Amino acid sequence: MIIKIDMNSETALYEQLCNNIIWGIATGQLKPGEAMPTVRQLGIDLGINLHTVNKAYSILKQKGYLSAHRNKGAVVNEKQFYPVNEEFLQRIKVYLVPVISECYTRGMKHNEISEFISDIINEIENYTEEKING
Amino acid sequence: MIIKIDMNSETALYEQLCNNIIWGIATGQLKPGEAMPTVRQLGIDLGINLHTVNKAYSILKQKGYLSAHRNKGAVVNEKQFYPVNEEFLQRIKVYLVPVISECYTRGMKHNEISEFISDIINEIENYTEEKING
DNA sequence: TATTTGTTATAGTTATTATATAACAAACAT
DNA sequence: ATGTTTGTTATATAATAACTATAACAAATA
Repeated sequence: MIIKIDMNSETALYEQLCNNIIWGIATGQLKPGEAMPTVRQLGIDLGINLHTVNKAYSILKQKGYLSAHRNKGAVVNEKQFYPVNEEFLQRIKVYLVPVISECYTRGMKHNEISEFISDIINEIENYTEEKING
Repeated sequence: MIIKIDMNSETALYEQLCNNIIWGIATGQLKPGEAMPTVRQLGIDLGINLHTVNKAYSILKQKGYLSAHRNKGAVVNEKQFYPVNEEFLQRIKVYLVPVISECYTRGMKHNEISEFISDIINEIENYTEEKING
């Protein structure tokens, strides 16, 4: 899977990395059991420090997406990772409410917002390498 | 409208403020033409610096939610604020994709994600002071 | 004229992010 | 056994962002 980092983004590098990898897992580009690049190699490939990569891996480990093995590297865990509990729903609500509020104030109707979300979910569900590469 | 700030949140204070005010506008707690507290007064009320409040107001001004008048204070603008264009959709997609990806990896199905979003939209649409206060 | 308002300017502090070296400990190959 | 590769931990440093603290300015109003 090709990971790209935007050095000019206002999103922190380690957070971009987390987001990219979770996206990769969601779309199936990264499969359970698959080995991730080493923190050193990915650091070199992206032109960033190994600690920045390590921070991302640590967070993903904590979230249950990755496991780390000495002398072996990080590996994508088996699904499912962590359950959908109240704590999780509360956490994502903090992120969703401001975005949805803004959609609403701009005049988007209920179904328009729902459709936009559905488009993103479909993008995840129907993702294939072929589709992207032509 | 009662604005609350969580000093322990990892979300920046000025960002919490923006989110709270946009939520207030979306739910109708803050109505077009309504005067906002002065940057100094809100700073005192929340126990934060006036510049932090001013930063939030500036962003909301730039987003079209507020207008500022000398010696009068900030006022909530008339709806609608800014249109839903490609730039806006692209911007919110950056925020939505990681959250939805995470929902998906945790095993939430398409309709479960949609329903959770719908719940939030309904919360906005059906908001009344009475409902919250009892 | 004095007050209130957003606004700008300047400075300082704290926290976060990212980098740079170095070293450690487990797993593995030879 | 030895050396290499891996994640991991420990420091230190630099750069940026967030927040605070004072002060002053300019427009609007009483």
